[in-house]
Amino acid sequence: MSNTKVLPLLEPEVSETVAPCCPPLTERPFTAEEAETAARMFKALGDPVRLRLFSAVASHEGGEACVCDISDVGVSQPTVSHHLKKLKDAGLLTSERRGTWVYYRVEPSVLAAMGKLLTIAPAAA
Amino acid sequence: MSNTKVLPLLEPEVSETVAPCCPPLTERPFTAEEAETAARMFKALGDPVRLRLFSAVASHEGGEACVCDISDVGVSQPTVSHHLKKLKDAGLLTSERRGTWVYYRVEPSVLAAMGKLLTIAPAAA
DNA sequence: CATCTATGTTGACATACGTCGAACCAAGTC
DNA sequence: GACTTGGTTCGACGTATGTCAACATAGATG
Repeated sequence: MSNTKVLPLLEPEVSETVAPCCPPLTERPFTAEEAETAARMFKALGDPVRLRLFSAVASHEGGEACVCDISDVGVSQPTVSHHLKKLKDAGLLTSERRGTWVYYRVEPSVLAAMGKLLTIAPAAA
Repeated sequence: MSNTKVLPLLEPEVSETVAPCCPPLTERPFTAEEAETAARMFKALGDPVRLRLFSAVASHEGGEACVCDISDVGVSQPTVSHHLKKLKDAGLLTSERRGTWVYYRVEPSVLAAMGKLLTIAPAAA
């Protein structure tokens, strides 16, 4: 623990947690398992503060943002940290410490997956 | 309160509650107000049971389903009714009684609105 | 090493939420 | 009218959630 850098973490552990989820909501009734998976993602975005944090990160230049850049959402700093952790646990964000600051970035595959869920009619029957 | 019928309620109060919401999450940081609105919808889908019910209705023939057709999700009937009410309050479903049965149908504009929220890059800058 | 700044973690608290059984309402049937 | 079936509402219960203040940790800096 002297010179080991914390950097990359290139393992795709996060992406495989969330990317392959479920068919569009309109295609067929969700199974219990699919519903559990998908609900976890929706739930993570089901809080105004988390939604603002997520949007702040997602819209930030380079697709990533330092906590210090986005923590102005009207709640205390511990609360911000708490919500960022939840978003991370849900697989929506990843974090990385670079020097003094911690940067969060969105997991793009998740947005795509959730977007597909809400597709009206993906394949004309 | 003697002969006033409860029937139609044709006012488009529901649709205007949810349809025009917010820009894509990736476009700019959400305001507090936008976050409130959008979070309400995500929250409604943030429960496995509700997600199954919603999916069941959305995927049902004709875009609508009787409660009796979709209430097999592992919880009691009052709980099903409770969740359907929540989905309705969130503007995701509408209900209508036809004779003995009550039919729920999805509000299509909502799916579209939420789908847009999750768009990665709607307009190439 | 002392110390300062930036984040995360813990513990406590009030509130919201999901769930059920019981009671209730609405239509249809006898 | 009484009984049956479908659905909602009510009241209660346990658990999860959002929030904060206080404390802990990680780097940077002198």
